[in-house]
Amino acid sequence: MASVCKQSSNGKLNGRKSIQFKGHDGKRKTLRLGKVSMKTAEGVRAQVEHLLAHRITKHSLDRSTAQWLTEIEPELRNRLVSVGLIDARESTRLEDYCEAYYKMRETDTKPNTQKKYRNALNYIYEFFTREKLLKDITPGDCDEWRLWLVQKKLAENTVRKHCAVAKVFFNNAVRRKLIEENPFQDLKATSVPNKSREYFITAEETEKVLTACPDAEWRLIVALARYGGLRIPSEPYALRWSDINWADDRFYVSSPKTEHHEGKEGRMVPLFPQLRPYLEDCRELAEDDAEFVIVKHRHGSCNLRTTMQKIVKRAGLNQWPRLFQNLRSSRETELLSEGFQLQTVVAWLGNSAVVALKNYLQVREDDYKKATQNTAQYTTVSRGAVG
DNA sequence: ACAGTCAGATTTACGACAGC
DNA sequence: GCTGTCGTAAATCTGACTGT
Repeated sequence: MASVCKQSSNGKLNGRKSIQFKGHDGKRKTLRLGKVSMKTAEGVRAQVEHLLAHRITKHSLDRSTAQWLTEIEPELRNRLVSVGLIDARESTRLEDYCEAYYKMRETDTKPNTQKKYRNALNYIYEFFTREKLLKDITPGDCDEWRLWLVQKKLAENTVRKHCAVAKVFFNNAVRRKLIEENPFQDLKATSVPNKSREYFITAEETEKVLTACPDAEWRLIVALARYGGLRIPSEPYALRWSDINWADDRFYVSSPKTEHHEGKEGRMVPLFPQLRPYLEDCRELAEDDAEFVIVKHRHGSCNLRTTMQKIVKRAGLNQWPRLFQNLRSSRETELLSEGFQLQTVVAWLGNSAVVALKNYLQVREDDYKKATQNTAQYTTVSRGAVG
């Protein structure tokens, strides 16, 4: 049925082998193996015989052939698919599929996203094993996988993130018709807000922090976060001196986080009076031809955290939950309470009203005080109205 | 038209540790 | 003791879909 052929070029044997056989469509097929020993080629030939027999009898594949299929190189498996010996749907291994998809996405995703993919893949491989066949993963297995992540004490948002990645990978498998449905489909993937990590940094606290900063650049970083509402560190790092429009009292902030969305590459932010002096200080100190505003403290690994923690400590304050995000969210909350309109504030901060409400805008202790100080007025009016 | 969700992408934060 | 790095955890965004 199937036979090993020694290939030759220019009339000379070149060590390459192939296996020829008659496919179930009656046509003669060739499976090229490249340079392999006769013994290896014979081994493959035997498996090809089994596969041919399997195709005719429709009996389930014998154990050793099934095992062999999981062990061979993806490349050989692909060739078996293309000569019609096996069905891709029946034989794709989890790892082979995921790695192929990952490789494809390396062309259109940023490094941080690829890291995230890898992160989730590791959990997927660890739980399902790399050899698992794609078709054998059931929705029930996926539920178990999620539970397994929860038991690892991961935060709800992290578990959801891993589920989201799994869904992305398996959606493509569905589109490639390797599986009928996405077994991860029903797992929740939307992130949830975490109000317990909110914190409002008051004007007094901000002043203390600014005083505790080691140099002008650090004061600027803090001022950009607390008064400008910038994302730290990506946005200060992107800031160029050419972005500052001193005359019109505003500056352009490029935003790496949102730049892949049309029209969200950056925004104009006012040179708030609380912010301007710190920027001027740094301009004084900067080289005339300096391109970037932040120079001294821009490290590849962007580890501003360690120093910031020390600054906060030196300022005599307890560290708040989100070192930089809380500064930004305090500013957004404050600008609104100062009377600026929501659409204005979100345009300056570079987020949306929905996101601001979900993740940024806080209810402050001051709000309670303000509300109760006005009690007398309110009660008089409402009593009068209800009458 | 609109509110609620989901999907997909990306950034930020943290703990541990190595090297100076 | 300070800095930078690494692996991993967590948070944020935008845009599209969906049911009403």
